Amino acid sequence: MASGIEVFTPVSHTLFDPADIINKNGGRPPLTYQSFIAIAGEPPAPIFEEYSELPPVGDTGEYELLPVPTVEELGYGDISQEEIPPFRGGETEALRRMKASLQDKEWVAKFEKPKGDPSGFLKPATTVLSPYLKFGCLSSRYFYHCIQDVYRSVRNYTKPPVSLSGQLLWRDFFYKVFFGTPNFDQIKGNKICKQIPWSENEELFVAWRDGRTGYPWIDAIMIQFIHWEKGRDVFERLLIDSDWAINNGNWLWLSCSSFFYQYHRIYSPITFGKKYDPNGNYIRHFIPVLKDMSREYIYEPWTAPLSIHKKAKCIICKDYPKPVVDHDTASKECRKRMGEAYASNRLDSNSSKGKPSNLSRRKWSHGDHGASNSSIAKLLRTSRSE
DNA sequence: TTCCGGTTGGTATA
DNA sequence: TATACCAACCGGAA
Repeated sequence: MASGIEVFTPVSHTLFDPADIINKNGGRPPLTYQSFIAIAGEPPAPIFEEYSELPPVGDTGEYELLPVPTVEELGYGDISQEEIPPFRGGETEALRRMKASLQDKEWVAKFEKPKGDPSGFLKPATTVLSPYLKFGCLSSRYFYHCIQDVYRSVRNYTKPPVSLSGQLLWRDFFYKVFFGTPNFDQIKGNKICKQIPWSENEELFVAWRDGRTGYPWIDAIMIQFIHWEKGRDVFERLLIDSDWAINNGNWLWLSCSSFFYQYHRIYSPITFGKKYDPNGNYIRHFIPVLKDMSREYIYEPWTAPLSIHKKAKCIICKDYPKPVVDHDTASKECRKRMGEAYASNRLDSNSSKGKPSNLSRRKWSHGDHGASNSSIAKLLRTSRSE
């Protein structure tokens, strides 16, 4: 590859062809990871082609080709003023990072997603290759098959969905569901999304968006129960690896609107982080005003006596906010409303099931087979801008 | 209609 | 570190 430009086939953005998977599933997207895996089988091998110059763009059908958008058009101002993230772009850098990640075969073989430490920021518990996948610098098929090479060279290795290859399959899963689901990024008109009357408190939303909730762990990572479409928009703007299908998929998941429904399992903004990072290093790093708070109170500084605040040079309400909501009250309220919404969704589902028409909530009517025009437009827009 | 299994909870207990 | 329990969800298979 020394002389030519190395180019992967465009379809390598995902492991499988979305339309193919949906056809094999009777025109509907698979709604569980397990059913997706059962239909999908083994991903095809990547295809390598060498070009001396960039190949022409193929037939885009009725969609017109647009020039690459400028930084300003993407909604960013003067980027010279912004901090440059530690990610160099491009395929060469992507391949270098991938090879570095896969070099530690034992780490690859033992990778098990939920067990990784989510508070690891100096030494992340993942490959951090997602920005390269998102921007099309790294072929998911090539990555997948390189992982398989590692598996073949070791005795034992973890399996999907928790393994490293399983992560690539999750990524594909969300692409397939999005491709076959009109209005995937909305509550309204989205057949797989629970209709839940989310709180639209603007003050709470802004406090969360700006990291001012008063819960140090939350403010350091920004997770909260709020109208998921708004949280999704914030992440779309802030995440360097923001991927349309995965961002929406994960917000649907964590808001118990789709894919995952055990809404009684509610994260604690205090204990969840403590489990991985009892000293609060993650908080101390990203919220410097709390860096000298004692270990005992770092996750709930508002409970500390004034003497502790003074000693840490961080007075609650003055230097750092007190919690915007009482977690116990807010989570109980959330759970209650979720329960009501679920009951109401069940009612709707049952009443339409009785009718002989094709209006049943979970049946895809004939016109919905495959992706809607707007879904395809979004796919094109996504892949073009990425 | 029933049953099973589900990447990522919290708490109490051994 | 591992397990039972909490209360009970859903999609999909049988």
